[in-house]
Amino acid sequence: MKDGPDIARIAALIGDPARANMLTALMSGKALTATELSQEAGITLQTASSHLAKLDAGGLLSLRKQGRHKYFSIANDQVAHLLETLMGLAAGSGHLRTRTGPRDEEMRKARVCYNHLAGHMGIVMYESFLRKGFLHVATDDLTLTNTGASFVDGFGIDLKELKAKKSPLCRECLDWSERRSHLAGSLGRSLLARMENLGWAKRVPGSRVVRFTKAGQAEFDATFQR
Amino acid sequence: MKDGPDIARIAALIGDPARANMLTALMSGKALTATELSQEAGITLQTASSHLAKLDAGGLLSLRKQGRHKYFSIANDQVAHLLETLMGLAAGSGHLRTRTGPRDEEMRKARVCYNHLAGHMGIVMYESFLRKGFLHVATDDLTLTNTGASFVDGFGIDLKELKAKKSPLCRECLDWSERRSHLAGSLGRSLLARMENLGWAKRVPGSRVVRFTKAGQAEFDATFQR
DNA sequence: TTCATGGTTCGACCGTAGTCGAAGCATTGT
DNA sequence: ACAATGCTTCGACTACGGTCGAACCATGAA
Repeated sequence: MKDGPDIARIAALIGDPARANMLTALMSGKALTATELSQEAGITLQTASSHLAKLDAGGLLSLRKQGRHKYFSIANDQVAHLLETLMGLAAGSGHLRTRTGPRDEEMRKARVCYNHLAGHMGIVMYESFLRKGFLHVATDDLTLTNTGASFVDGFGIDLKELKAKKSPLCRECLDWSERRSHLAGSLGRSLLARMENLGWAKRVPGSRVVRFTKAGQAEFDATFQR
Repeated sequence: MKDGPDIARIAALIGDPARANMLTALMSGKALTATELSQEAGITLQTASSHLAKLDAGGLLSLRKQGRHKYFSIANDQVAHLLETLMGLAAGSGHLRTRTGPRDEEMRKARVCYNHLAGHMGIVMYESFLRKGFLHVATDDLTLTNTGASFVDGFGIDLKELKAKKSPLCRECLDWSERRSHLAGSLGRSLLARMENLGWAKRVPGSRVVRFTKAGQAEFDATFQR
C-alpha cells in the first residue's frame, strides 16, 4: 500500500507558510542570508534558523558560508521546477494571494526565475531559439546546436566555461503565468546575466520583476522577436 | 514581500501523510471510493472523509457520485504532473520509503500513472512516436500529426470520440523512475486501455504495476520497439 | 581584549490540525 | 417499512510543530 517515494515529507516542508515565503523569495535566484529570509517571511531569526535547517536537511536548499554570513539558495533546477509547477497550479486554481496590480503586470511580462528570464519575454526568447534551430529538443533533454552555439558565442557568452560546470546547460522550465516552457539551466542564467551586463535590463530590488530599458527592449526585440 | 501564488496552501494539502497516501493511490488513475482510500491510507472512514473534503476544496481531486458511492480521482493532468514531479524529487534525494524489491523492479518497467502507461515501456512507446513523426512537439504542447492519427486509428482507437472531449489529447508527463517524458493526456489513456483490451497486459490489482503477457510483450516490441 | 553582529540552541508556550467514537443522513436492497 | 451500507458531522482528545525570549557560540572589527 505504500508505493513510490515519500511525497509527504517534501510537500510538508513547502507546506508551511513561512517556509513557502522563503522559497518564493529564493526563486529570484539570488542567494539570501538567514536574516534577510527571516524578514521576508515575517518571523524572527530564531524560527527562521530552524526552518532553514529543515529545508536544508530536506535537500531543498543549498548553503554557502561566507565569513559570518550564511547564504541560502534553491538547491537545483529540479527543485526550482517543482516550485514553479506548484505556482502554476496555485495560480490556476484562482487562489492568487495578492490582488493583481501594476506589479503583477510587470511580473507577467518579465521576471526572474531561479536566475533565468521568465514570463512573456522569457517565452519569446525561448521560442525564437527553437524557431532559429538553436536548440534541439529530444524527449526530455535540450541540446544546443552548432548554430545555436555560435549565436551564444557572438552574444558574448563564454560557452567553454559554462560547459566545464557540472550543472546542465539547457533545461526547460514551465512558466506559471504563461503555462509554457522557457529556457532554464546554466545557459538560461548566463543569457539573463549578459543582458543585465549589456544594460538592457535591471532587476527591481526586493522583487522578481525584471525591468527593461526602452533601448534594451528594442535590442531584445531586434534580437529575438523575429 | 508576498509575490506570486499561494504555494503553501497546496503543498500543505499534499504534506499530510494520510492525504499523500491517498493521492499516491489515485495516481493509478482508477477512481476510488472513500472507504477504499481510507484503507489505503490506514485511517478510519471519518478522518478520510474530512481529508477528502479538503483535497476536493483545494482543487486536487474531482469527484463523481454514483448511487451511495463517491468516487474520487485526480482532478486533472496538471495535478498528476505535480505529483510525479514530487515523486521524482523525493526519489532523487534518496529517501525512498520502501526498500527496493521485485515489486519495485516491475514498477520501473511498466506502471500506470493516472491511467496512462509509465515506466520504461511508457518511454519506449513515447520515443517511438517521436521517431516515427507521430507527434509534433512545439514549445509545450504536443499535437498528433496526420501520420500519427492514421496509426492511432489503425490501432483501434476512435479519435473522433477522443477529440470531442474537452480534456487535452496529448500531454507530456515526467517519469519519476526514468526522469524522462512519456505520453499522457486522453490519447495516452486510450492507448493503455486498448492494450489491455487486446490482452497485451493486465494491471496487477492493488498496485500500479502493469504486467505484460509474453505474447503482449512481443506485440508491443514489434509495434513500438523500432 | 572587548565589543558588535550573525546565527544557533534551549526551553516553554500555544494553537492548529489530525484522530477517532458516536450519532446522524442518505441511498439502496429486501 | 425496515435493515444495511456508504458517507458526513459533531465533539472531544491529543500531539506535533511553529513561535519567541533568553542564553549561547562564532566570526569579524576596534
